[in-house]
Amino acid sequence: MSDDDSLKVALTPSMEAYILHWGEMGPQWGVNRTVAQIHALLWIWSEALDADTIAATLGVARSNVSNSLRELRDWGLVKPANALGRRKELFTADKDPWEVFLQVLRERRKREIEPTLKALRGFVAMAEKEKSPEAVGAKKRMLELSELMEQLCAIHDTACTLPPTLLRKALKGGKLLSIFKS
Amino acid sequence: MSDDDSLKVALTPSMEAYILHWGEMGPQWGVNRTVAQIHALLWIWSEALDADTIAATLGVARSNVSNSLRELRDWGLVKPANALGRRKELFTADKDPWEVFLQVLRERRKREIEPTLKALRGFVAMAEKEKSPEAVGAKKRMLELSELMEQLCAIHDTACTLPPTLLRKALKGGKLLSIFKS
DNA sequence: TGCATTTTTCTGTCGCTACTGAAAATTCAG
DNA sequence: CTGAATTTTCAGTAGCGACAGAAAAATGCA
Repeated sequence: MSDDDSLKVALTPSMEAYILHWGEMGPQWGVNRTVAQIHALLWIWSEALDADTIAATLGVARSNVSNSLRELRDWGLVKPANALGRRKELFTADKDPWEVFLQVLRERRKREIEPTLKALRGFVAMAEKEKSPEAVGAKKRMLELSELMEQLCAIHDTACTLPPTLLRKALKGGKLLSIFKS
Repeated sequence: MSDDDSLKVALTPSMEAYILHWGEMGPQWGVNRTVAQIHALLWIWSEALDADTIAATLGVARSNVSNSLRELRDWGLVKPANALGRRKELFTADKDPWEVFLQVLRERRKREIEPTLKALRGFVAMAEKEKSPEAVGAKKRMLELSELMEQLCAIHDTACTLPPTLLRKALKGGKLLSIFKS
């Protein structure tokens, strides 16, 4: 708290509350508190910020910010904003909630769903040679699970390929919902 | 490994591989390794199992199983199977991948989305009184985010109310995908 | 090239959570 | 009601990940 206050950005109460809340949600979604807080800050703040400012504002170590920013870049959630004439590097986050959401989906798919699907297919192949009744049931279930995942991937593909505007309209208008009812 | 082997259930290699893999995925989805492994075991094994058997099979402490089973019941993923004449209590997991998937969605919505949405509305209300340009932009974004969450909830409502068979058919047939393209 | 500024990497510490084993509570047969 | 079987709670431990601070590397201006 006795960091260099001169660098701090002036958060309004609602911003601070938002950042704190997001920081607590982070761990439940597979990123740690600091990473989530930094993303929250960059998302809510209109202009790009440099690492020292982020560190001062959130009251965490500079090195922590450095590592967390790298992770956020790996997630594709934060990008460097080239600093015109400025020495320090600046960072921003995409402000569109839908883009953020889709980006998280994309990454989680790549990191978790795809590898699991691949592994699952391997397990099914292993199970081919197992002849006990238990093994047969297990194989069947694993196959069903991999089919579920494939279907989810197909939906995801469509959602991602589509122009964002179209997607948003489709969901907002409730068109999507009506398909189920027919 | 030198637990009471006599209680162990005979896992095939593919089952063991599946359980181990699931145990590693768990933490990324907000449950710990043991919880995930137990669910994997009960899901893949056709018959209901008692806590001691689970402990012996997975090689973890009995108390650990007890706590993990409670968590799984809280998630609605495991239910007690009344033991006819048996003294020990037995447990099973729903075998249908779609049901499991939807149940996880339901719980995560209840635990994370709903509270966040509520909080978000509070932050927007706070931001009403903040007049700086920064605050105005932030408020707008928080509002957009809450709208996104509301739309996701609406989709989820539809998917959950619907008869599971219908839902599965709709997704499998690719009907859902076509709506986007029009 | 040399120097100042900025970023990244590295090392050690702290705190938290998962987990174990033991003790307490509950359940149920006789 | 009594005691064995079973489950749950509790307290202590161990391991892991987040984080701070220092050291090293990289960047870019003179």
